[in-house]
Amino acid sequence: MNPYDPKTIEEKWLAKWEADRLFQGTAKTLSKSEKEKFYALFAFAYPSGSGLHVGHVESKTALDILVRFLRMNGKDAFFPVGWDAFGLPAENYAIKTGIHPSVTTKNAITTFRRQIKRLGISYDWDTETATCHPEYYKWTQWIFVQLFKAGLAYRDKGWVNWCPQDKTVLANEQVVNGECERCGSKVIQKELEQWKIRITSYQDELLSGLNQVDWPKATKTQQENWIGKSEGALVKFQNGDTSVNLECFTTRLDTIYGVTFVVISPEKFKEYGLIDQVEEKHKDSVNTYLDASFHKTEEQRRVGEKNKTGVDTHIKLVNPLTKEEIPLWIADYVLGGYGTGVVMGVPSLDDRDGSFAKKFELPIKEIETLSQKEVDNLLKTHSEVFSKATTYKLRDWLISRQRYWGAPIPMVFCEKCGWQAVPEEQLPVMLPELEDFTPTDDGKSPIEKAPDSWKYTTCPECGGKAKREVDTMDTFVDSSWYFLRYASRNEKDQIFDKKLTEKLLPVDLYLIGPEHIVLHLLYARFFTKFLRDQGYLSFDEPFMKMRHQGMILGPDGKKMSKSKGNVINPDEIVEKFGADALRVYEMFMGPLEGDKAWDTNSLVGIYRFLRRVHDLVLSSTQDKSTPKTVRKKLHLTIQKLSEDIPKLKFNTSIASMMECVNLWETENSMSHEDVKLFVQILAPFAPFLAEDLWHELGEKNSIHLSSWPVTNKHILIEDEVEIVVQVNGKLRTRFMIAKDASKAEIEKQALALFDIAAKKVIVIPGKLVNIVV
RNA sequence: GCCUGGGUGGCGGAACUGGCAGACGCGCACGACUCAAAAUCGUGUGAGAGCAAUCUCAUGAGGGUUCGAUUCCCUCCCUAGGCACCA
Repeated sequence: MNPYDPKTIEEKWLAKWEADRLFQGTAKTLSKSEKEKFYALFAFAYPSGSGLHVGHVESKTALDILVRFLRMNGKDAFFPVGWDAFGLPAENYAIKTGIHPSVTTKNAITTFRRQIKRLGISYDWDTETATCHPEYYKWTQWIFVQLFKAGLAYRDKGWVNWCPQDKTVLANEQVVNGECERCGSKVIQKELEQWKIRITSYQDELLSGLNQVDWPKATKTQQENWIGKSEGALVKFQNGDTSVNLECFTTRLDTIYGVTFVVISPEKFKEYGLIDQVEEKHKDSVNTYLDASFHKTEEQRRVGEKNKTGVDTHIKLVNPLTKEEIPLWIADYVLGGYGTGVVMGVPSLDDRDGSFAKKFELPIKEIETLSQKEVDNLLKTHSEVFSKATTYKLRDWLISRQRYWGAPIPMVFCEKCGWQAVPEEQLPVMLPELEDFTPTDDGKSPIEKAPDSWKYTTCPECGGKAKREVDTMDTFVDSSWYFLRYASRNEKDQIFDKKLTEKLLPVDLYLIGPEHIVLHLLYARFFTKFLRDQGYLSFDEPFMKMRHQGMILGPDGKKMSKSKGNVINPDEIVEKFGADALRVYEMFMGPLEGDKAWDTNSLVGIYRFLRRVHDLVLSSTQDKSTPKTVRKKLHLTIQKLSEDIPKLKFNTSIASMMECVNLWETENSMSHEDVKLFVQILAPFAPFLAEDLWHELGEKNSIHLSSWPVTNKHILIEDEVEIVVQVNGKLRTRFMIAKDASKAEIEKQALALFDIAAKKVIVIPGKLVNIVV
């Protein structure tokens, strides 16, 4: 008997599967198949230069196990793969070394592809896509053009987050604690005109659609909070001669009697041109304050949370209900972008208003809040000043990036006709070749340095000279629709093969890390709904079911990082213990969704388990038979796996296989046919070893094309069951009794074991008796 | 501060719908093999008491519901992640 040698076994089968094109080209067969489909999607990966991480192994393996199991159960699995290949790291590397991002990206993808194949992940490589390929970004651009035509992509001038280090604009969500998400520099504010996508036009559906999907509760809650729907009322405040007319948004109309001042955000004050209403003698102080707040960084605004600033405009407004005169202040604790940017100050009931009033010695009025009934009445009787209103925290999506390594925004600017979309037949707008990738110092994209032959073109409207947009798109745009393209990867003249899309989508299971859940999911859902409304899709939600994998931490329990020196390299593990051991170990570490620390000792335990299986199978002989206990255990294990795998409970699946092997080893006997059944249930977890043993057992076709074993329920039926006996809820003893014994019989037998007077006896047939004394 | 998870042996973790807490693995201890070590195999392993059968305690803390609670309810503590002046 050969000793277990994973390297030899795995490399042998890897080559064979590759040659046989096992599970490749599935889109074609799926289009004709009558079988039930299952679209398993793994989160788009960024092909980083450092190669595959053991964390990737976990989530890819988890999906692979499920997919292999489903295939064995007669389903058609669609299991595609692709790369989120545009992005900053490759570009920053290019700035440093001068090596073109396309070169480093291509190399990184080659490494990833080799590593993933080596793990035995059964992706359909025919679907492989990369966002940096013109065949892909042609359609990213095409979607942008559709958005533009539908009025959902627009230019907007406004304050944006600016990273002085990366020299680029950051979306709100890329600013973490006032610092750039990537480089950690302090973010400052800068005014630029850029492209935005009107994601807010779908805000209600983005909220209500969450009811249709099976997602973790926490994820749904985060989406909901991000959209931030809030229902309340608008209140009109005017000054004496009605030259100033402001609306406040409030969710607490019941506090209207407590209003002692009104506060407006600096942005809105400027926007409304209210400086004209300020008396000459106060103009200086107001302008000084406005100036200061426009130059505040995010960081400074944050510090202001505790120490509020503001300035009195000396404009007097009137409470529309009480007719009391109240002052209008400007303060940057009021956000310009939320609600109306104007807030009524109720210092007695709102902490923020309270601290503001205290600081500036504004009056504080103690009041009783109104009842819901009184509020409803106010809305009716004073409809000229009060009206119901709903606001959202969600903002439109700023997608312009002053960067090279991204999809060019397919727009041109003509002096005469303004912004025009590049005609669809001219797509893609190819990325120009550059040698210098640094952004210009005034914040323009490096593409500004492209030759004039690229930069200038003709206006599609008037035929005159037009300049191309030099900004590229946020990479979130690329990744918002990749899952829609996989099945149609080879379509040249249309974004989707409509029939195939109908057949394969939506995604049945999306496995994605918890870090990108808010934005990526929001954007992907928005794109889906938009393309549906354009007539390209017929479903509302792209991801019917979603689960998250946890993080694999270093042996020290901390996040793996090069600087901490706690990184485990999957290549080394595969070399030493084999891909099967790595796969099974990572699945055994604990529940998929939790964070888990790496422990090489435990991995060795798994290696031992696989070797025991290997040795047991190879030492089994045709003449052996399966003892009753072993046969029962085997079928219990088949049953357990059949239930656990669809629930992604792989740790308990593996534990039950180990129990089965333990018993099998003790009895040291199993029939040839039963050995095959065991090898089959191991196949999704350890595909290489199982394939090898399957052939050793005389089979000719791949085990991965075989049918999942059926639990023999007959074997599991017991004649007798064990009854647990408790006294006052504490375990005392147990006994066996016929399976169909009546309640009375069970009670009688239980009471016979004790010489006590029972007050009450609880009998759960087939399970237990609890005697209360 | 708010939202959402989580807290079970030395460690990772099991426990269906309220019904035997600690499956499985690691580690550890002892034993076998070995000149020896490694590897491998076997036995044991929550804490405490007892020669023993067995008993007591134990699922972050405290309380409640129940014949019975790791599981349900209330209060609190710790921890991870997210949001954070959102009116």
